[in-house]
Amino acid sequence: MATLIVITGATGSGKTQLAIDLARRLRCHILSADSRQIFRDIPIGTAAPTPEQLRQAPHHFVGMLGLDEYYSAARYEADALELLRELFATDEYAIMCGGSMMYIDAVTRGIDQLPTISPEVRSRALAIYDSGGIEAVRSELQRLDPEYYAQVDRCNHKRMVHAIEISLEAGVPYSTLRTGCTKERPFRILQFALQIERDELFDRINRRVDRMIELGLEQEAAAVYGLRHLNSLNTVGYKEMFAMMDGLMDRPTAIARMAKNTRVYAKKQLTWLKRRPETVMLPPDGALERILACLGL
RNA sequence: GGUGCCAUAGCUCAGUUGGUAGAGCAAAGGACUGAAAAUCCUUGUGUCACUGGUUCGAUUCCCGUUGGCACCA
Repeated sequence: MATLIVITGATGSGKTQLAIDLARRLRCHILSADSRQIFRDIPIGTAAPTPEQLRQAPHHFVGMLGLDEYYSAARYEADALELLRELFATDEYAIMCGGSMMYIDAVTRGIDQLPTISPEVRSRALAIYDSGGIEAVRSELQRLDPEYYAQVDRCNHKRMVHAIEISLEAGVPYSTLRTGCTKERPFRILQFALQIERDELFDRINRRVDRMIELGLEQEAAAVYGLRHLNSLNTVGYKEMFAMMDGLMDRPTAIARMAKNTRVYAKKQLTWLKRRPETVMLPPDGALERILACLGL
């Protein structure tokens, strides 16, 4: 039976190598589920698989987009499903590996069908926030979709602006398009997460930040400095490097801030995983064997 | 050895004219359905070094002890 094996976990937990080891064992492909590694030109700061690692197993969704290209969890859902359909024509297994929990959810659970936002609507919605602030966003959302307004986090302008965009684009309230339904997939899904003790994880993250600097993160960031306004670069590591280049903080501060923000990111991933009881938690040692055992191999 | 200063949160420190304490950093918890490494919400975690004294009451004042720092020998 076609099986999608999901390997996730906090950033820095060792997912990448585990996925490669498993892919070699199963002779299958790896689908990266990482909203930042999917972009080209930022491999150091996103800890993307190295050329050497990429050679060890066929990878997808790594370094395939320009930094200025739009992408989303919904596109990932469509692209990944399309690819999986092709792969499962011949392969029994495929591995999805990454830390972008929403991308993983998009494939394992599916997300609702929503209209694509036109540039006009997007700028219209953003203008509400830019000119009237969060209060203007609140009243506009209350007018367009009182039901969603009642449940949304009204301090989160991004969520509300998004709901406004969709309501405007669709012509119906966003809440009427939200189903909350889990989609059925034509393949089995097994989900695993690497679980490392918090102290050890934070140590690894701190060390990895230092290694990124050694590998030339500053030069990598400098090379894309001109594109820093893009969402793809609204990313831990680059944000701090840009702030340093702008003279807003010194180098030691930027590096410390980067490590801190990476730790915060890892913690958010762990929080997300707590709500996913279907995910099997793996101890760092023997993770590969545990997965194989679950597969009956 | 002598004198002085210091000892309060994980760290750096503030403070309490005596009524068991608060900032920054670090940290913890949470939300999440088309930008998600995004965006947003909540939280001060403490034998106030230790012993004894004065006091209704001591983290605060006093004696001593221990540890640290500085200066003098």
